[in-house]
Amino acid sequence: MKVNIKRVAQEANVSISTVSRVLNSPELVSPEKRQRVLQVIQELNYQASELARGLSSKKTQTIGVIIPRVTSFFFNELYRGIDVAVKEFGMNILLYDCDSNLERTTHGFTFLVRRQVEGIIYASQFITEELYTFISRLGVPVILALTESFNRKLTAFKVDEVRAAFDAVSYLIARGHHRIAMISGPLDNFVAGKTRYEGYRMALNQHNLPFLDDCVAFGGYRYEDGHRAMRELLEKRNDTQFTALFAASDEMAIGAMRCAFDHGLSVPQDISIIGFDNLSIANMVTPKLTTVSQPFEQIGFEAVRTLIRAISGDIHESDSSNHYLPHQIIERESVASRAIEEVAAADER
Amino acid sequence: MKVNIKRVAQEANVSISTVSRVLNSPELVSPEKRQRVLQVIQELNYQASELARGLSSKKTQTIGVIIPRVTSFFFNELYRGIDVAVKEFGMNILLYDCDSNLERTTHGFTFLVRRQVEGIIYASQFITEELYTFISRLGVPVILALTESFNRKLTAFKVDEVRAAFDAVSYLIARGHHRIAMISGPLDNFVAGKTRYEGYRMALNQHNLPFLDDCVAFGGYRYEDGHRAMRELLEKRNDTQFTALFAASDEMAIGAMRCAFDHGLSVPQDISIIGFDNLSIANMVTPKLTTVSQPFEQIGFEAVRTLIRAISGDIHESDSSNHYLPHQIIERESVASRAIEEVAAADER
DNA sequence: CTGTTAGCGCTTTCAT
DNA sequence: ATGAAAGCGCTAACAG
Repeated sequence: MKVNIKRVAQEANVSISTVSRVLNSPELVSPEKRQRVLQVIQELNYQASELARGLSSKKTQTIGVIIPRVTSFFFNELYRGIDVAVKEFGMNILLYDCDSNLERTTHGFTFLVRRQVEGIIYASQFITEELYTFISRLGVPVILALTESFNRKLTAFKVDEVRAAFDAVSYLIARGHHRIAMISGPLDNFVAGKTRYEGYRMALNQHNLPFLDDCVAFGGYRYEDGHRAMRELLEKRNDTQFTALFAASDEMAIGAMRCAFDHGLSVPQDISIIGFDNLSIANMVTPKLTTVSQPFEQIGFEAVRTLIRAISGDIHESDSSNHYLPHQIIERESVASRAIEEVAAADER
Repeated sequence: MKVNIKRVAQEANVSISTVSRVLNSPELVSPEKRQRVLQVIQELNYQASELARGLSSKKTQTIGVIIPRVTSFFFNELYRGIDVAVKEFGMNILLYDCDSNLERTTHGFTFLVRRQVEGIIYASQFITEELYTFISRLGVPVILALTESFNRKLTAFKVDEVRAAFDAVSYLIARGHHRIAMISGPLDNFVAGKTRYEGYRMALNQHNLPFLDDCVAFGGYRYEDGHRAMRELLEKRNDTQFTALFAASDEMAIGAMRCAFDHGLSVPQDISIIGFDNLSIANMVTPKLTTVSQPFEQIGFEAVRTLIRAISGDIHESDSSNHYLPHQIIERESVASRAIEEVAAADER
């Protein structure tokens, strides 16, 4: 016979409310009965049904997390922060992998809502107007991590992408590089594509460096994309003469590094490379990749903290907006400074 | 007012059973009413509560997955296979990160059972007798992936670790390496530690090669462990004279590779290295890592398939055991063949 | 084809 | 401090 609350109550010779009480507010039960019930629970290996619990109490102690792909490297790092915060607040996680695809994204939201999550952390694609409308009707608070919404009405935690890219390129410029190529993400990606590209152009502009179409290639953030894009860039290098490269992701930076190697070029002696993300692999390649670090863990943590606050009801309107967390340039081995004479000589030509 | 099945029924002027029917077996409802109900559902943006559904029907269409750490690299690859299979069977996933820790592992099982998952895929630590007893009392089928149980009574999908390690080392031997070092996992790890170590010793034995204590170092599978272990190995290399290394994980192999580089040694010219796992990073480092591939995706897929079969009830006792999936050596750039003369000359000494 | 009704396993008043 | 009873939102006979 199945073991449910009723069964436990019978065996312990108490009412089911008493059993419920020892589970939820033991201090309301006499020590003696409490002991007895606990004993029976132990013996029967009773596991209260969270379904029934949630249905009855309207609380599930669970938050939903929507991510683009479990296989995206950054997810690992983000998850750590989410996990820490969730445990700290005694909540649980329901994860949904939306595969970076709109249909699965909306399905993800309903999947979670139907399971009565109390709030949702969304860490996938840019939120368009259409998706925003959809989310508004959900009835549960949603916090964005590593992404943002078209009108910025949804609270978001991320780095200032434009600024971070600007800083990365400026870093290269400060080290004497005046011809800088870029491997960008797709420009129709408003989170990490267009933004990082703009940061690149702004930095060039700021330092009165010319922008060359032939110095930019595009890719989908993966290793192979970086390798292919670099090949395109290298083909025109006789004209462009670039000495440094800014890649919109670590994976692409590493792919580009390999491509350079395949062409007999060495990094950073011949070409300096800076990446973006500071994934753990950035530290595993040789040369170790200099890159822009995103505080993934902190972003996950803050997002959860804010979500929990929103669930508790004390959400201030002023919170609704983008929160920028500090990025940082991690200096490793893939960028070299050019000697002053070298710079001068090259500029003279 | 909240929108539940009752509300939908009222607005559509039908009974709640009719609403329930259009959701679960629409063919039993007249087209006219069906339309009307669907319409209302749409307008009200009604989302059926999966909690109530599961509670009432005893079916949740959900399987639980317990993994050691989301941040473990292999999880990404395994998850892909699980995800594919789960979607194919119209199920859903509840993920639990047990952090490779016993307390959280048991908590994970109860967490999932309380949420009425219909079965569980377990992909974490070795199942001890104690844990086995615990699992047996759970009442839901459990399938193992990438791990196994002390008595092999639980159906498991994995590679034959001993054999795979044996093959890796034999591969090195066949390429003329007679002094082979190993960076092993902890020997009290019965899944990937002791097994791979044994495979190493068996291969040495088989080929009448001496086993040297100074040719083995240990680490916890991570990059840093590999780097440190390699340093230990290198310190004794004057005596041991090893020309090749077998690492029990790709991360450790890459760490070792870097360590060699730091000591002015080049791979594979001075030292050949073979890893284990074939993670995506193995293909991103230079030289690309030769390694033993585990069919993670296939393992995930098969595990789910078998689990679903077990849930449906058609489980054959004969299924309960270890299923070994084929491993494979992926030849890349980190292993060199030694010239015959070189081998002969060295052996003469 | 459709509606009525009795649960599913738990929480939560409301009495006592 | 404890129990009885009314739901929570849904499914699943059962009757018509």
